[in-house]
Amino acid sequence: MGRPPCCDKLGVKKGPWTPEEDIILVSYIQEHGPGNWRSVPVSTGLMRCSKSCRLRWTNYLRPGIKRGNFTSHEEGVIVHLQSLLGNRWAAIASYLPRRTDNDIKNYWNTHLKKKLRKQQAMGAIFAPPASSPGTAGDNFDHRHHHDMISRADGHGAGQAYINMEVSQLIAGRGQSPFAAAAAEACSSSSYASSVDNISKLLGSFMKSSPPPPPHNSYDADDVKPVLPFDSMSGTGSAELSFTTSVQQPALMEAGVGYGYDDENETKPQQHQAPLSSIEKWLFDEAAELELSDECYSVPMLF
DNA sequence: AAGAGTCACAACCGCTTCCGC
DNA sequence: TGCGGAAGCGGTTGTGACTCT
Repeated sequence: MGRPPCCDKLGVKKGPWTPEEDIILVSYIQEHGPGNWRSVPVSTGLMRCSKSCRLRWTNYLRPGIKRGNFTSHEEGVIVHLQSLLGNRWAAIASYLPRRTDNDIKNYWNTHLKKKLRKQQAMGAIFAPPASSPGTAGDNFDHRHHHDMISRADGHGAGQAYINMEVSQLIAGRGQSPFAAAAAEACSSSSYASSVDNISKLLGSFMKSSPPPPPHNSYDADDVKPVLPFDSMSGTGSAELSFTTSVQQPALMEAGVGYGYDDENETKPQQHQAPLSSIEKWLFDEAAELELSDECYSVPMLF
């Protein structure tokens, strides 16, 4: 289709955001919600393009973002999902609700790629299961692979393949990536980092705002609460977590039962399959984390 | 102490997808 | 059904911080 870039107008500011700009953006979003990005620069007077505003919000200012210090379990989830889904960072981020796709992408490019190469050279500790085609590297056309799976009907070979992969991923001890992410979400210190970002900016303004109802968390249209994780495992720990509407579990789009479905949220689907060594390792890690982390309700800023 | 090299991550660019008309 | 605008997404770049020599 092709269209001119939205940011090539004169007078559109680029580069790092200033605290003042952040305050303006956060204030606007608190009042109007994060939809309709095009109106943001117009309404706020920010000399930024709508896209830049959206990115700043989703990658940095949005509440609930966990920054830095990826745990070994998060690494494991990323590695595994990358081997399944390829570089579909938004999809991968849907399994780590507190991480942004940009963050995961950066972490992959700067840390995990190297780490994997090293590990593979040392004896393939991180090597994907035998059933997983390709490696976690860049040589395999993961998107094509995933698309093929997505388009397969519910009884096709692709479906069978990905069911197996995902069931392996979620099967161990009733754990799931969501549960693991929830355990991560229970770390109050990790949450504080992004709360700090905003609360620093808004100071007493934020403190004076009463907490809104859950569905209004930070985007009434764009956000829905993630189910309590016990809907899948019966052992949920997080009271509430949030993800954007685009952050549907990626494998569900492939027709994969991820323990529940949208229409009938509380129907657990059991996909039991033997764990490969890597999954076992992943969930051993997760279990330790979940048991040790203290859970809390996600503070709601908006 | 200073310059070069490397790393980490925020932000940008441009293509794709979605959706309303 | 096709078009065009808006949002989403992934790849890439820019730059400040850090480390090494």
